[in-house]
Amino acid sequence: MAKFDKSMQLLLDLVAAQSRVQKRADHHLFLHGISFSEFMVMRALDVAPGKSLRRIDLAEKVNLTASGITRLIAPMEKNKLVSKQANARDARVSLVRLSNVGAEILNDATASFKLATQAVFEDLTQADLDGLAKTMARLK
Amino acid sequence: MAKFDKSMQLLLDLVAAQSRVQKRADHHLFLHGISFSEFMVMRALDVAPGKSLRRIDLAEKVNLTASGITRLIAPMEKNKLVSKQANARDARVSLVRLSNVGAEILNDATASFKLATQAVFEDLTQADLDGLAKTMARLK
DNA sequence: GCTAGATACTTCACAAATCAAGTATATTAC
DNA sequence: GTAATATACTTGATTTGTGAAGTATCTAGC
Repeated sequence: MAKFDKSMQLLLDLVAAQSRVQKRADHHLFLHGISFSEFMVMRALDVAPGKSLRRIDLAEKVNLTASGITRLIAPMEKNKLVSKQANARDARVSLVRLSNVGAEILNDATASFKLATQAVFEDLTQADLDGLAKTMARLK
Repeated sequence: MAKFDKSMQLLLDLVAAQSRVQKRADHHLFLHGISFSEFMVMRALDVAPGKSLRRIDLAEKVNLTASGITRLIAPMEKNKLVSKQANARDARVSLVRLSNVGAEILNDATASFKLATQAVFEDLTQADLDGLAKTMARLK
């Protein structure tokens, strides 16, 4: 029988932990009417130069495909959280830009997200967090 | 503006890491014709007493809902990876049991899963892994 | 024993994301 | 300049999962 070693179990535990964590964050963000994915998009835009990104770059930053972004952005645009902007140099790209309304909602949602984070990491010390951050960065 | 502190970024990184990791595992398991969820189900059954579990317990172990399990199990049953068994004491429950065929496929898939695990944790020391395991267990 | 929940499961309608294929534009090689 | 290829994005079909509602069965309280 193929042996199931510690690191294999760890990988399963990692997936399970993420599932719990994301559910908790989702629950907090729900109060602001946005999903976790939308939050990630808004955050990515907020820190981008000009608060805007090409759809394809956005896709990569939030771990979605281009088509996933198209579908996710459409309602956000309708709700004025983001706006679509053409690119003068390249007519293929349509930039996504975080609107002022979007920035405001992101700001509110960030406060709730912080609460979720605190709950998730409640039992961890600062050293644990630093260690976890380092380890995460080295996962392939 | 609501500040985005280190631990908030860490939570996003955790989600991103899991996304990458699961994609890698999925890719390895695809060779055996099973998904990550199916792998988790088979693994849960394999370590369960009698290689069988109630659907509802299975749901909890693999982080799905009862209805998710119903849908996931149906094709697995058709492909003879698992079998349905009645419970003599309680006519409501239908136990899911790992078949011999299923156990064999799980065994093969486990070898591939091991490769995925090694790739993911390639840059980590044993101490890193132990630390990560401990930390994961304390996430809420 | 009967009634009132509680529990185990399934089914339906829907949401979120994927992939494959299509469109439009840009770039490269000649 | 034109043809071939590559890139950015959208759309249609499908997959995977959820939650709410429905069915069947079990368990408690009386």
